[in-house]
Amino acid sequence: MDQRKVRVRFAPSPTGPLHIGGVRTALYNYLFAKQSGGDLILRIEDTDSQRFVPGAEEYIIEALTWLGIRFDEGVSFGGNYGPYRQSERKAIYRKYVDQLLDAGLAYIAFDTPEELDSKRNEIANFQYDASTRLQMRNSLTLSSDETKALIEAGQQYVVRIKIEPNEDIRVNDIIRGDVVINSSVLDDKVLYKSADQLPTYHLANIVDDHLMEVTHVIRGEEWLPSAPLHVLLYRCFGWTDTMPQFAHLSLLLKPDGKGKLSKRDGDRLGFPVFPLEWKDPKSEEISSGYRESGYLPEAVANFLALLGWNPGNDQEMMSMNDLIRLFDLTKCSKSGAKFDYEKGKWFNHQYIQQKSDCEITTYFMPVLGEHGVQILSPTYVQKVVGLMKDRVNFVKELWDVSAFFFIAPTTYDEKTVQKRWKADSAEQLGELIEVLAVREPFDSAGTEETVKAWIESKAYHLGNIMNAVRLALVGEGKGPHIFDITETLGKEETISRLQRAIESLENR
RNA sequence: GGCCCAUUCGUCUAUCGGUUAGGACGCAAGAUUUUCAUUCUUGAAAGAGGGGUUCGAUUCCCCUAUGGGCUACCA
Repeated sequence: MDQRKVRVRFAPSPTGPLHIGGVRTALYNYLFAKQSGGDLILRIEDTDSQRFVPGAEEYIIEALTWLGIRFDEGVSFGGNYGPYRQSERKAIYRKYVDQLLDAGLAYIAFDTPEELDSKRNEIANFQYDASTRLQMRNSLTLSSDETKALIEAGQQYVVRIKIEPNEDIRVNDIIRGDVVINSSVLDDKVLYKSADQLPTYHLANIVDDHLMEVTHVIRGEEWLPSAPLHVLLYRCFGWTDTMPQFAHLSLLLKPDGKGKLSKRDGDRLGFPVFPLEWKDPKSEEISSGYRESGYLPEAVANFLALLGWNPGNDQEMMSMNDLIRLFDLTKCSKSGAKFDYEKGKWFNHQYIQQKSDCEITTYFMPVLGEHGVQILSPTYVQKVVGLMKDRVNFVKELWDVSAFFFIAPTTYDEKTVQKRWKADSAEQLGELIEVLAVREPFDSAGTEETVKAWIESKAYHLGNIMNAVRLALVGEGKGPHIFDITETLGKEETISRLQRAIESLENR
């Protein structure tokens, strides 16, 4: 029926860093657009001049770019439907407000915020609607001359939509089906604000979606209650034929307790709720980001995509292309999803394993630098990465588990010493040094064969020797296969570590 | 308070009237191993409650409860 090219938009407000829930909304829009061969638009909804935060717009673009979400048009991407920043579309909105006013579908209201406040205090459940609008100061209760005079006198006013009561408004939602709300419970929402001479979200949204030929509105559930108002606005303008289809996404909830996921939860539970690190320009407060915490963008996208959607089978690991192919709005869950940070870590672990040692090495090099390790051959680091990456969830953790590859132990874990350093360990390791000294090449398998043959010939206890060697090489009772360590370390370093352990542990 | 949306293991979820209610994370146990991990195997773990409809309800309807959202000259 609708043969128009699919066009969707992500339309954040630049009021701070992009929340992870917003990231998911952007992702779903992207997946939907790409699978239909459509366009994704980035529109900045900065109609609230009070809440504007410098840097937020740049942050949003950088964050989504990091995640691999590509826009076809919009702020910083260009396009033929601009401008894409609502603050730059003032004149356009004014035109449409006047159209509504002329048609008698909206009216001018002079009530001050103070007057409205006192009205709300005075009457429980006060609502500016058909039942109350005739008691207020507006162009419906004032004569047209009075109205004109007030405007000319510079009196501030807002424009409100005039909602006819007692009509069931049907919103067809792709995820939820029909949602019906009676117009009597809707209030005469402000469409145009006097404070900053800008439209409110409701008006700007409808005008822009129409002008930008948006076909599907995919947004958070918090918009569902105002969706009927939006439907009404499409009617007022006579745009019902091209009204976009709606899809209201369930929200991301706190991992524990109640309510939607907030920045505080991240601080409290120790995980980021923002894609990128953010420094608040006013308070200078820093909020952690997924990128800085060591997440791979593919892992974040995969994890987020599955919070509230699934392909209908057991598949969990999906590349961006898989997601584009499989995504289905009708399969999005209707109920909110508690944010499961542990699962996010698991995804990151999976993606680290999936990446080549070479790629992980490039991520690990800077971490080594931070720990003062320099002048290392990437080949050596890559070898370590190959040995250790299956034990970590984050690239950063690679340092925790593999520091001994870069810094020889000078102290030895006391508990391990008690358990693993036997009376004859020094003597045996001394002999082992001689065995190793003549072993050539120093590869893992070959060295293992030699050492095991020696142990057997001497009838030594395998475990005792190996654990003592581990203690000498690592400094504690952990780590990968011993001979992978010796091969990586090389003969010289291996022998030197054995020697140092003998000296240090015998003279305690 | 009013309105709207939702409700399957602790968590994310599959199931489109008939299933031993499946998978994943996390958790527990076991196996492997010279250690710690990884890995593998196994296990515990769910239809909010009450009414209907039906030969039969997790699935459809209603009520209750609970959770979530909205209720600004914010988005």
